Amino acid sequence: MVRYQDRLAGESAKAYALRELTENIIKMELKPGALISENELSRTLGVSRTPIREAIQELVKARLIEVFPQKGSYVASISFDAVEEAAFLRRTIESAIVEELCDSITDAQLKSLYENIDLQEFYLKSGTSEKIMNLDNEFHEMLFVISGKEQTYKLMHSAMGQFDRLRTLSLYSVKDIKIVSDHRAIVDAIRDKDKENARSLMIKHLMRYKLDKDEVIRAYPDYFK
Amino acid sequence: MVRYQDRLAGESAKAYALRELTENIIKMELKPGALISENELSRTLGVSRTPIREAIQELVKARLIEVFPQKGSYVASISFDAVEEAAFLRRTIESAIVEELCDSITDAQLKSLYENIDLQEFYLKSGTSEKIMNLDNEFHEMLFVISGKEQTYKLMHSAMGQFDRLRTLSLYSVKDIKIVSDHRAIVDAIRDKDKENARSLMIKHLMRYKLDKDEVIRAYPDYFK
DNA sequence: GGTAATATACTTGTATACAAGTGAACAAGA
DNA sequence: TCTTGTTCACTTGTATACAAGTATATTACC
Repeated sequence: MVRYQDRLAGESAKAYALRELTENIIKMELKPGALISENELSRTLGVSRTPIREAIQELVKARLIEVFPQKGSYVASISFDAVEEAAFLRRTIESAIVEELCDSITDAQLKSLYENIDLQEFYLKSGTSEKIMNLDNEFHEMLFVISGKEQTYKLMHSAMGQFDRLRTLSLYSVKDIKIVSDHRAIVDAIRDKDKENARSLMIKHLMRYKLDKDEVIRAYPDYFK
Repeated sequence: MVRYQDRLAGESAKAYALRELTENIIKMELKPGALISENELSRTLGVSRTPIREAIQELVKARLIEVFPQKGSYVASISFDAVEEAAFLRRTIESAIVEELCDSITDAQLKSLYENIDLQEFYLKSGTSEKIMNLDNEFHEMLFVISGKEQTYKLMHSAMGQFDRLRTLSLYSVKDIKIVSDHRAIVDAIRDKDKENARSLMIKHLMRYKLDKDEVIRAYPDYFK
């Protein structure tokens, strides 16, 4: 069910609208084809249309919303092309990053990566899948931050909405245990300064979405176009 | 001098404002540190503040404008980090694209690339540097379109503003003749399905900005931060 | 003259009003 | 019954009004 949370302290109206919209689209509470009415959302969230429109325009660029002037704005279908392009973008950039890290990484940075992975393994036994997902996101972001590519991360992240929806729909298909062992193997390769291995392990890791995709397409064909 | 053109037929107010702002920032008519007054721009362009603000928000994401709430919006300095990240992003993606094209390119696509290069060589003798620049942009965009990565192009292109400013400031440093011969060598490598060569030629091609950068930093240190 | 309080003239953020286009419901007429 | 025309309730795009914060200049006071 579509559920809107309260506005955070100090949060701008635009940031609030963007957070709520993104959350509900990513979690598939707002399904492809659903109408996004600026007026209705304005009433629901208690902010004016202006910040709502600003948030919508961000999500248009992420290809999560489509705007038809004078007709309406709708949650976008999951696009085959968009998913494949996002996958290409991600594996291209992240494989280049781990290759670069083989040269530049410090012991302290390696340690922080291993600490994250240890936590992943901890929650593998006792925690929820959501905990793992958060640590997964954090792990990949760390690779960008460590290599001084925060802007690149932001740019790439803005295109990952399609991915996130796939992940929501296939929560139980790709086993968390595989994700975590992938991560450890990647960091091991970086530690050993084995560029070729680091690259290919990252690419293999980021190709696992294909299983999810195939399963989700079968289960929810109507969400795609 | 800052110069604003007329609004095109059928162009939305937002698109108009974005076009004019981008043009003047890229061409260094609006210099780093210059105040962007929403009210003044609103009067100048003859549109209201709303579309102006929407355009500004796009340029904030491109790191060409910085907004300080309740203080003002200013043209951003050319950031060392931003330039290096943009360079990394571009050579990483485009080298992956030419590698992929070695497998997938058709004869018709090869022909269209060579036609573009022939035009470049034609204007090398008789035309202006601006003609070459337009064909240069077109050439790189063609590589994305041919490989079915238009969204990726849009995303990457939005981060290339820093680059464009460097190119404006160093119009005469990197010789057009090198650019054009680079392009031909790259397409030759694609034609020969020589992935390693295509990759390294593209990387070398996209590393030429470093000469410009060093020169521009010396000539206009105040534009950087 | 030096200092502190106070206008005032900006800035962006948000709310609201108006313009213009779309499509569905519905009524009138053949 | 089918078609056509009209109304009406929506939509987004744009313009404008208001709120709130900031920095500067000015004024009053010591």
